[in-house]
Amino acid sequence: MDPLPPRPRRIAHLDMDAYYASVELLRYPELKGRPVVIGGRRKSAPQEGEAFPRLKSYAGRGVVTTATYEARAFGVRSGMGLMKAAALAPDAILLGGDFETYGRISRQFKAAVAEIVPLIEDRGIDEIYLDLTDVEGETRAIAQRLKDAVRQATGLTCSIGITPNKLLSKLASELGKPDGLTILGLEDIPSRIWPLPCSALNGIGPKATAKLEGLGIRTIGELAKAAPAFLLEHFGKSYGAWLQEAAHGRDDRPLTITREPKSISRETTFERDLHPKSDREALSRILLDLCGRLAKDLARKELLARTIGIKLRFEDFSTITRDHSLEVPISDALPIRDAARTCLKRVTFDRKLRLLGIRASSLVKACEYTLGATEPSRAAEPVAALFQDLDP
DNA sequence: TCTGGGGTCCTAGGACCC
DNA sequence: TCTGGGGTCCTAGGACCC
Repeated sequence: MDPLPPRPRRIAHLDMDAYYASVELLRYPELKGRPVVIGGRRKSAPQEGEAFPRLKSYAGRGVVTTATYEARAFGVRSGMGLMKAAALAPDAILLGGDFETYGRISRQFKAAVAEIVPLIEDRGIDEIYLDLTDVEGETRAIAQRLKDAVRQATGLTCSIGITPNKLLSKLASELGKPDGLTILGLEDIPSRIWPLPCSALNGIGPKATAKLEGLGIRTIGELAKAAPAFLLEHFGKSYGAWLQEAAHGRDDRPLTITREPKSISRETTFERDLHPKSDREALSRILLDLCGRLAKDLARKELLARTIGIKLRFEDFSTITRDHSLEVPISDALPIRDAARTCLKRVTFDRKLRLLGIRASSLVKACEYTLGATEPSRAAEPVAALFQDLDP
């Protein structure tokens, strides 16, 4: 007897609404209805009775992480420089991010969802994919239960899109924001998806958008009508074929339920650009600190790294990386620092720096690597040593 | 008014090995 | 004296996402 044909997939994308900003409104309900921007680092939480800082009083580097819908009405967007945002909405409230709290509430909403749907793909702090295919019940009713559970657990609203695949669900969740619920079938693609700009597709970023526009393609519908050979010619075999599939709403990627980390990194942008020579002590101290934090991250996750890399961003925003792979995987700050120094020697320092970063990759589980002897511990070296004796 | 920090995946060339 | 083909690892950069 033939097996039953597989049920059509029912995939949900659940996205918290203006997540960081909404968490702050839970904490400061008096800010509800006002333009609020989250950005920069939290120095200290505003105390009772104290006035909230305004965007216009901000000076320095940093970008908008999230903005309330009231702030978005002024044109403020995620990723925008804070100085630019201040020009658009000078009287908006500016709060630094409190990522510990955002992480805690994130775990709460995911736990509440997991009570209803076991198959979850984690897509970061404020969004998840869910497989509803084998969940009993009508689609809209399940979605409403999910929204109720999230609100019950956190006091926050979310938007849900439900379609036959991840690509369309991601798009659909965006259509009803905030507090939305959008259910689409393949038959809705021409009317609901094709009028949207290509950049609405997850995987088409600024570069591809500009290139498509240069070719006269602005909407997903126009992309769907483009000749396959034309897309292959301009975007290559792999991406060209994907563009074609995506425009027709075709996507058979499964959910990724568990994931092993591929890399761990730490980086920091300085308050002002630093000179590789005259500021070398500061640079050494910063890189040392990053090595220490990376070592702690590796230890906490019980991982070892076979490759250590550095990242440098210069004053003109050009960015370079240098990698160094080791015979024996490491996790301690000292060998990480040695590897970083090896990388630094391959860099020409002819401009000021605005960012330093350190990265661990080719990760192995500490428990699975017990063979080789670990490196004997050594005494720490002077702090300034890292950026010593390098090119000007 | 210049553009955070943490990630993933892809491409491409060269080394090296069989 | 013109030269294979495949596989894997390493490095560097870039696009994209949250």
